[in-house]
Amino acid sequence: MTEASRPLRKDAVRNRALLVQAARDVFAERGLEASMDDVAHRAGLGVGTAYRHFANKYELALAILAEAIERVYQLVDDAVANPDPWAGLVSFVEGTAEMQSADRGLREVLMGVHDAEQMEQVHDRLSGPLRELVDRAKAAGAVRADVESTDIGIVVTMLCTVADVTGDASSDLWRRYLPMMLDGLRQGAEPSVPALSEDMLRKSMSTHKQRLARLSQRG
Amino acid sequence: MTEASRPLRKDAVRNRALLVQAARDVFAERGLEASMDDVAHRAGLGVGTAYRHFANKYELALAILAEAIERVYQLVDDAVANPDPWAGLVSFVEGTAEMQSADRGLREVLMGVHDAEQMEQVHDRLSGPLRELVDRAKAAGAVRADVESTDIGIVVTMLCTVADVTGDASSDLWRRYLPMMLDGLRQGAEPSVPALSEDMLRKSMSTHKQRLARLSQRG
Amino acid sequence: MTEASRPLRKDAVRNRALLVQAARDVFAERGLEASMDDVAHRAGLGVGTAYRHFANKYELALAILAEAIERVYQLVDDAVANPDPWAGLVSFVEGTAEMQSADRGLREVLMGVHDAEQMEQVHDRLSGPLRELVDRAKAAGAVRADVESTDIGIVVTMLCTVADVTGDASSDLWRRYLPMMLDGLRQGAEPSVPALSEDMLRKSMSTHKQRLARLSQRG
Amino acid sequence: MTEASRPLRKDAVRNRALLVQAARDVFAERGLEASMDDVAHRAGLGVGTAYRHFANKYELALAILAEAIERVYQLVDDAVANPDPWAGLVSFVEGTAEMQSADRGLREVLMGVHDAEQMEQVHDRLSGPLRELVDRAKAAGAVRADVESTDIGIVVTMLCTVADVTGDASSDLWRRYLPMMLDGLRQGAEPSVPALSEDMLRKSMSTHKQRLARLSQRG
DNA sequence: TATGAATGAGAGTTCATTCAT
DNA sequence: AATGAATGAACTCTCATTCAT
Repeated sequence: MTEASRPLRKDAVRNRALLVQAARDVFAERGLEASMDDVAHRAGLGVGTAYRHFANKYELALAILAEAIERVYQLVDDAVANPDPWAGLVSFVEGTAEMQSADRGLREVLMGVHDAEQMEQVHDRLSGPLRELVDRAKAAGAVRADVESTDIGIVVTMLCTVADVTGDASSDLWRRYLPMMLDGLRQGAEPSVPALSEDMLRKSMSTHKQRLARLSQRG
Repeated sequence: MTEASRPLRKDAVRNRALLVQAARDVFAERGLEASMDDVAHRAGLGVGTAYRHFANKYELALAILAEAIERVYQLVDDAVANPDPWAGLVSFVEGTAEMQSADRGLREVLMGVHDAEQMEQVHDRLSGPLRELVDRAKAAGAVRADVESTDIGIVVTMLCTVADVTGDASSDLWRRYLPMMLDGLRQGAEPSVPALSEDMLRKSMSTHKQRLARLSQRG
Repeated sequence: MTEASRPLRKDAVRNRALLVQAARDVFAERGLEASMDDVAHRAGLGVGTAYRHFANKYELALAILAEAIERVYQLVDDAVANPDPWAGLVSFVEGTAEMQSADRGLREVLMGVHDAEQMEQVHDRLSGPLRELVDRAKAAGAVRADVESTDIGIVVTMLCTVADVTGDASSDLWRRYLPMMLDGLRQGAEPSVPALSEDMLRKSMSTHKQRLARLSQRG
Repeated sequence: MTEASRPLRKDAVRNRALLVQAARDVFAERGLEASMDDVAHRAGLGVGTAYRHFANKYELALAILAEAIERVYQLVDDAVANPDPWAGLVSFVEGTAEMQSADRGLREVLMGVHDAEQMEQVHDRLSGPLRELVDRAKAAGAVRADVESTDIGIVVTMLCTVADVTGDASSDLWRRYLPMMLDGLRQGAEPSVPALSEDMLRKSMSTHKQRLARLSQRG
């Protein structure tokens, strides 16, 4: 009560962590269609407890997302801090792809169901560093002139898809395509289609609002 | 009665086609979570009729898959028939990516839910032509020596993912990455990870059997 | 399909009636807090069937209300048709009180949970006849000059309350207070508080929109 | 420890009072469906504390009832003390109606959920004074000969119902009907139905035992 | 003793699938 | 054979009540 926003009791903290971990596991295995009951029981808790910590299933997904996002922020900051822009770019792509490749739930959260507001926050937080990174890489001649900062996220997504195809077998296969993608950014043939504008990226986010709404209502 | 396995009556054939078409439309719009009722009514029929033709929702999805597969077979045959192996390869990648980019339901069917048996059939049908195509392209110096036939399908999948990210906005964005991928196959830096072996591909299929079972029960 | 708005199948019609009857019984016994499951099973049907016929619990309540309203319309028309306005008024009050006294669910629907729109319809349909009835009764000297048409509904409600107090015992006790109320309209002491204006009545309806919304969402 | 049944510690007394007050407020606003959490937090306490003082939600409702009953006892005693029995009767009716009109929760407790035992106590406590009051009023010619003491409570209830109909709008409308009811007791047309016997009143109480049980379990 | 986290039964609602018409 | 009504399991979410801190 003295602390701002009430420091949860010790066991409550533990249970919240258990829930997030359980959600990560269950969602990773079966995707977001897994039920709250499943998540709660995997955590060894009752459903009610899950709902005490997260207003609904979507909020739980967001909590996972939030953790992932923190890691992504860290990666982009590290990348920008790298004096070699190309090395920075590579480390960002590789790092984020690595994160998602192992976690189907995270991929679903990141790709399918976006909290438009939070997504814009993420976008705003990432777009600056990414643009800087790409611009510096262009200036250094490490990246083609027509590459845009929005390409980076899409390249990562494409890499992560590989994990969806192969399931748990060959969970590292995406690395096979990493050099291919990086090379594409560096010196590949000129693309005939323009990159996704940031404006369009924003628009596409709102496309997902419907799915979001649906998820928030019912399963 | 005179016929061995009595061909479906004319209107039954028509209804089956109506259902598949409706399913394609509805699934393309809203994904596989659309209900059987919706599909049936889009076809102007009752649910019962849908179940007369397809044992369950999954079977209906497979029927769509079957049509798509037919088109893929056509594409691979055309590609093989092309005297220029590289041109053939390009046309195959482009053609299959085009097919899926516009159809969310098809992507979901292809990626998320595999009928292991049918999948193996498809694999067996495609692997020969694809291997021939890739080998000839290698021989012609159009493709790097370490490219495998299994890479082709994965490249297509990666391209299709772009459509998932952008939703309806920029439905053609995947084309931006087409040259990048093609270039990766042709001359990109050497990949440090070996391609997915056909054996592994087979194994990864069975990974999806669980999802399959779940879909067949509920949702 | 030829008929406008599809004539329900014979058994569907029967089940709908069973549901309405069951709802009337269950709501009469335990009020609107009874569950849909209870209603459905009382009707010998599954919950799903209840939801096929009524979008939600509130719609089911409205169906009961609709029947009751029809009877009320009949009563008011009969009352207006009576050449003796006082006799008409008495028959209306007595008739409507009789209807509700036996049915707790109906009382709850009528009093607690109003579909604002339908309620206004009812109001609009009743206010004319009631005003005419009251005016003619005043002209005939059968009713005090300060009685308003809105008083009638309230008098009925007050009578019905008696049933709430006594429960199933003495279900006719309300009749004891009927002459008292009628006499109050006819010659009682002058009231010091003005009647509810129709405007206010309308406003008070909207007060119930919240309860309505709540019922429609969750129990 | 020296005391026989150790009086509650001072803050325990204070908390109990806070809870009752909060319950009165919350129930008055939203009715008995308000949650224990809401009540506890309105009181600035945790739910657990609420359950330390009251075994369940119903007991809390009874505590409110108890307070109200105290006020009713006061009113009836004042009424009896009034040398003018009619004036006493009027003050009792008006006073009790006033109490309930403003408090939806109290109405619900009084009407919907009766603790049969406590109710009988109340009945036993009130019936004597009321009977005396009515008898003296009859003797003074202020009340019709066929009025019974049980009529008084019912008249009050009928008046309170008006508040249910109008919601927060016109919270004083019941006063419009007060003279009408009083006049009915004094000189209205002879009722054709006999009053509720005290015996029957007792019986009707038990009708509510079921509802009571339900509340004590859930909702 | 006070707190509020945990629990789990139960309510409303949906939808794949079955079956009577 | 076609229809759409019926079914019931599953899902999300709430809240009275219990219990560990």
